[in-house]
Amino acid sequence: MSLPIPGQPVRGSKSGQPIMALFDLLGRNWAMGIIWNLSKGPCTFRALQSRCETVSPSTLNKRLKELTQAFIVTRTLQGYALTPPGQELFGLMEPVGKWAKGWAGNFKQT
Amino acid sequence: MSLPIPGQPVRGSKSGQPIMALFDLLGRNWAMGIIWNLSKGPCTFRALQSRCETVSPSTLNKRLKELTQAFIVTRTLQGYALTPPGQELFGLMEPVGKWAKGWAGNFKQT
DNA sequence: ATCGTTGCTACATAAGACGTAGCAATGCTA
DNA sequence: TAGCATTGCTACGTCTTATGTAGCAACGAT
Repeated sequence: MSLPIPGQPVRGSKSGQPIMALFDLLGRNWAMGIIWNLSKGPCTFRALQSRCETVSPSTLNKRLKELTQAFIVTRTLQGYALTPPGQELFGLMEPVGKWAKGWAGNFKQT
Repeated sequence: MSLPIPGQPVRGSKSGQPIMALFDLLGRNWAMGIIWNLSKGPCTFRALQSRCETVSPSTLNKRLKELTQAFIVTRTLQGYALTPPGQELFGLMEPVGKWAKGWAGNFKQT
């Protein structure tokens, strides 16, 4: 599937509600992990690949192209980086990271 | 792939950092859309299916089982519903919905 | 000129999602 | 109590997507 565009049919919404288009985009394998890792600072393709531990270059490349087209990632002299809106989005995801730590407690075994 | 458990290796983190386990879970097809739609109120399987427009029953069932095991969704007399932590998580996703509306502006043509 | 690094692409295999069909269980309704 | 509708799935074939490994062209430093 190609880039989900708000206002056009996407997975989850025939009318392309923005939130659904975003979920389509961010719901793809590795999309959120890439944003999370890029928030640590701009870096090269290979460096990003190793930050993401297990991502394959083909998937990484695909996601980077999508996120770039979606104005969330850009390329700078330092390599790939979040755009200002991308950083804003990351800011919204940070509280989710905190929530996740509490959530993890549910899985603790005895 | 099975349920991602924080503290165990998941897609994106060999050490199973909570945020990565969560991204693994929420990054699966329809996971976030299901949470979003359930936040409108508890509902039956079929009703949820039609709220989600295009989801197939097999995928829906799979995601519901995962989200249930992850303490995010539960079954009540009214049907499937968010657990309290699930509602909390949705609360964190709401601002993302607002951001998405602004983000959608980037795609407007002419 | 060779060596290492970077940013990919190619390709085969494996995993996952989709769509349609349909079935067992439950609850009406007549 | 026989029919009918609704609900919550499961099965299955097909198609799409991700993974993993290999490797190549471009560039810079030695």
